[in-house]
Amino acid sequence: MPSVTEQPLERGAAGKQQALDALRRAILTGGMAPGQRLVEAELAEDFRVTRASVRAALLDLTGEGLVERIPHRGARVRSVSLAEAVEITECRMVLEGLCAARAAERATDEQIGYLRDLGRRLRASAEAGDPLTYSALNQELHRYVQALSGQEVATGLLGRLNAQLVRHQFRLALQPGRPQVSLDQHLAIVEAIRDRDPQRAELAARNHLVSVIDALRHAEGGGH
Amino acid sequence: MPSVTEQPLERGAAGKQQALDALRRAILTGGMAPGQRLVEAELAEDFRVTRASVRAALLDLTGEGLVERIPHRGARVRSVSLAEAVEITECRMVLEGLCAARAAERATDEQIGYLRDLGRRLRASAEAGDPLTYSALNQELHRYVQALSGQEVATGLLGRLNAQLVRHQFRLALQPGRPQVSLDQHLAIVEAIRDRDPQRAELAARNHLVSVIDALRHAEGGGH
DNA sequence: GTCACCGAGATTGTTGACGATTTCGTTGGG
DNA sequence: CCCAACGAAATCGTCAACAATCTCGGTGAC
Repeated sequence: MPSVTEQPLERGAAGKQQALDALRRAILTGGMAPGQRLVEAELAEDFRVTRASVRAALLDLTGEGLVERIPHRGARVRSVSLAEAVEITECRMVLEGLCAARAAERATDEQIGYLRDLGRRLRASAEAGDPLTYSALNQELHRYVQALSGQEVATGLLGRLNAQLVRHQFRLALQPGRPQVSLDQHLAIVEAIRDRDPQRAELAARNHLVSVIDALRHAEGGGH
Repeated sequence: MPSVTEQPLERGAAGKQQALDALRRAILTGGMAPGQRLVEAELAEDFRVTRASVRAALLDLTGEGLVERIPHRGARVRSVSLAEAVEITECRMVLEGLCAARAAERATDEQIGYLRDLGRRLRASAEAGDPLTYSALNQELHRYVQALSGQEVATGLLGRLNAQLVRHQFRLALQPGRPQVSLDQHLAIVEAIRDRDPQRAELAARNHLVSVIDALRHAEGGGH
């Protein structure tokens, strides 16, 4: 028997937004594994939206690089290989280097104050052995540096690139001892910006991401 | 009276592809000015395709950053401000730097041979005062370095970024004396890769793009 | 004279149905 | 027993009509 609490399907633009949010969240939080097929009709029923809404959402997500579509064969969650993750991180390396350098040139005293505060909290969470807080602060630091840089184009590119790395970054955050390794690198970025030294800031950011690439390779290339 | 040579409208997938190609070419070659409105019904009639095909093409081009769409108000050719053009070129600077460095590490002797040949032809066209050929070779050089780098992610990003700069690059190519200025910079990139010196290659690429940023600013910020 | 309001026309957005393509199990021949 | 050809089911892609929304000119009140 059909349930009496049938959700009426959300239609139109609202439906598309709902489908987009739900899908993006599902992919980013790992609720949908890479490679998983995304059948329009199924998703439409799950989310209580029309197939057109799902379709539009899939189109958008394809543009963001989260979903892969093959004509007449459907969409699937894009899976990024280790090699591609490395390439993406290499791009991040130079783009975040650019942002760090510009941030060092533009940051106000107040902004630097907040940055240093972030650094202190980062150290605290590392010493407390709290990888969850560390990971959150880590992300906030990266985003804050980007905001300070005023480089909207670079920030946009970095947002897209990072979204494609969720699965790999997840694995990385779990790696024991990782906070201890990256803490100094993060603090070096903060200090270089505090000293308003663009060159050193760029180098510090790049060094950090070189280390991330190393960790990526060891986490998946070597181990299991 | 209606013409007897009515084109039947191209339907289906072929129609979308046709609309996409026509639109992209029109935007990239300047046939459609930045800010120009793109009315779906009009384009559909012009290209002899269905409105759905045009619509799908506009969606794609929006993803590529060539077209700007406002809900219920239509699409227009995206116009990039000088400030944004500078930011884009700053991103190009670091990404092409990355590609140049990697190219220096990976290029085979044969590939370096072709690269040096490109350099020679570049010099010839500069000395001959042939800005059209120079511009074409210039683009080929940049693309070839990207190909040599093996960095597909960076190459993809650069493709998108470059597409958004067409209008500005067009103005730049017209600037008299520009080939003479950039020739040495291009040759420096070639030589660094020839010597398999990644650091110098990266620096040379970045120097070149710093000069492009300068030229951008002077061509549009100063002039008039 | 100016401003808020209204409505016709223009344009985009959505829909349900239909068409096209691929996939995969089945069947018949070798 | 294996393989190619076939066909049905699943799924995506497209269409033309319809609905929603915006723009812009005119109209009337103040």
